[in-house]
Amino acid sequence: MPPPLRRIAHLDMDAFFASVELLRYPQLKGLPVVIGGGRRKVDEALLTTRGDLGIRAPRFIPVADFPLLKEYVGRGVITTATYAARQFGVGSAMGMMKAARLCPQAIVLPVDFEEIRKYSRLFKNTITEIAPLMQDRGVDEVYIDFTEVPGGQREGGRVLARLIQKSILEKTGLTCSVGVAPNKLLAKMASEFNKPNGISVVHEDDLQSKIWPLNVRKINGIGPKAGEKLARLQIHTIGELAARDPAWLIDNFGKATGAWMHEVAWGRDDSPVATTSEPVSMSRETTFERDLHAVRDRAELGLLFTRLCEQLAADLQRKGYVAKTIGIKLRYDDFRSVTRDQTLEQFTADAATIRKTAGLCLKRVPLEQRLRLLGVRASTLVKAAEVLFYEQNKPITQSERAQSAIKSIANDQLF
DNA sequence: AAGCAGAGGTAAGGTCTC
DNA sequence: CCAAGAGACCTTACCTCT
Repeated sequence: MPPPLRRIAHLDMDAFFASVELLRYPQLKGLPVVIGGGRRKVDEALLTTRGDLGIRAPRFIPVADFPLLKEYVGRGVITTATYAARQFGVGSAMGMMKAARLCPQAIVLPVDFEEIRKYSRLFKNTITEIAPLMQDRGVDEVYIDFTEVPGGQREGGRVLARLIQKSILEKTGLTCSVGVAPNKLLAKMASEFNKPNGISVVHEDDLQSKIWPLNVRKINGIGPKAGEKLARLQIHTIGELAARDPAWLIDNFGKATGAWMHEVAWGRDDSPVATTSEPVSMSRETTFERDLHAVRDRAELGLLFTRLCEQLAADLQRKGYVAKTIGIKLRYDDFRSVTRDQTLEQFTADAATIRKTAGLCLKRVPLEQRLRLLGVRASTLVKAAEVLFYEQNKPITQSERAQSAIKSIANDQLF
């Protein structure tokens, strides 16, 4: 019997954040709704404005009331917008102020992370009961390995995709879109083909007809920058990318990226569906309500800085990790950003140690210009319980070997 | 003495994703 | 005049050691 064909699915929940809110507030169906950041402290004052809908939801303040508008939406951005809101040109990652101007009648709801996580767990559990090999890709997305699942090969995976869709709808009341293909790369593209509530099946042979006509930006990993550069080089479709000599791509985009671009343009991707993963870094960052100056707003900045470090320490401790490298990130009022890192002698999850190290990083950065964002990051993470094991088993670095040689020489002279 | 290659680490900046 | 937060990964530079 030949080995079964590799069948990988990508499943994407439809307008997840907005759909979860519509479960609670079905009377919002069809209305322009925007989910995203607002200033919590004024939420209460605005909650009654939608009494006509019988819900505790704020509404965009009339654009004319500029100060109130600014206080409420501040510097937040939109996470998700319903279809009705998108008609006004409002979309994900757009600043709230701009959205308010485009669609002042939109209803604003804050992201309810508790609720989002609850539905995220629910739909993922539903999937693993049917197909156990699943890879997380954020709150609303997963990859699923259909290859060895009973029925996973029928109609190229369509039958199993239908079963999963139906089960998720029954469990959560939410719809999703699924793409099934020979690998994750193509599955991800396929899941976009039939949104919302659709299924799309892609086979190896479909490369020319279904993939090559697409814009390179449809490739997961080619963002605005790479897309623009490719356009400058007269490459717009994936087919045009596939036609280029890999050596030429490497010359233009570097060894790793160039080779990768060639592979993905030919629909090749053998990365596995990874059911587990270890975090690489953890961070906390915040954009201030107004730009702050390191000297003039020193006290306020120091307080914020300390709080970020405390939150980061708490995150590490709660998740059971310790970090060896501490770093900061800051963004100036003109949106340029800089980072500084420092590696410690010992692993830590201690707020005071993080604060002190991050403070040293901050000293190495120009602070004449006003700041709009400050962040603290912990990397080189190890499970707290495995620090001893890590210390004993990590290969001795060359510099440490040299250090110990120096010490032994010193000892020789001493004794 | 000086120079080079290769490995591995650290740091800084940038891109991309949801 | 507007542009979040969190995390993964890549590139480049620079350093040390062999």
